[in-house]
Amino acid sequence: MKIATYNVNSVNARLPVLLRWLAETRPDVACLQELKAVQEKFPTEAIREAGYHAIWHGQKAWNGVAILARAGEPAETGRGLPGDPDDFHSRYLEGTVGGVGVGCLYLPNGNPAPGPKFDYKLRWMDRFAARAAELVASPDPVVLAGDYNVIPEELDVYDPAGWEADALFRPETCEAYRRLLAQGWTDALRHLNPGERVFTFWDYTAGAWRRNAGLRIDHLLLNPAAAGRLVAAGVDRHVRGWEKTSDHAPTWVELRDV
DNA sequence: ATGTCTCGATCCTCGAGA
Repeated sequence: MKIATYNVNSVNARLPVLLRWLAETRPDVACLQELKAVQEKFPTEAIREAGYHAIWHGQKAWNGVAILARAGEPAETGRGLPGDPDDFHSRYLEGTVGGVGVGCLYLPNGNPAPGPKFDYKLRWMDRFAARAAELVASPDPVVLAGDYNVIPEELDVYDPAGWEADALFRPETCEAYRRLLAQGWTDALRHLNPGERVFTFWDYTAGAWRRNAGLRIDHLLLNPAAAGRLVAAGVDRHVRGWEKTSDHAPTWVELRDV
């Protein structure tokens, strides 16, 4: 089973790119972030014609997450994270597909830091970690896939010194990510590419793509049951070079016998 | 290189967010 995550940066503005990528790579499951569409503006018909069933959680202008699956509609197991009744952002959706648990997340950016947005990010990470702790010991494979807005380590950013004050790379952010992994999660892309620079995001500005000034911020975390089945992980880097493309590239894992 | 992109409100341009 191939499971992908892709921050599309507006599902409607990016629809041609999304459909082209789905047709080309045929993931079994695709987690999408930054739909930037209200619930009723999700392109249900086009997704269906592309061969995918979907659940999604939209929001006006910002955020929004979806889980697409070829085999059938994901059985939803969660929408939003508990722990903050004032949090109305559409950033977390969870379901099962063919016996595999899939969490799709769009973790808050957190800039500018320090400040209320950074505080929200760290609180959100705590709430997410609480849910992850419930999932990690599942006997079934679980994959937590999404735009984490976390640069895990220096290797994952083209200019570590230039990013040290950024919410994506501040010590509190990196420590929260390490605590999450310490529950027993495997960062699939890093696990299969130790010591290598692998980027998933290149800013639109300053010729970042041309200069390969990238970040690795899109992650797929695997619980032990999933990690035992991991056979491949990669980034569909070429998609970042397409016309009218997202600033993120699709990132994926392949699990054996699922 | 205050650089690019999207959405939404208001108006046909700008601010917010990323």
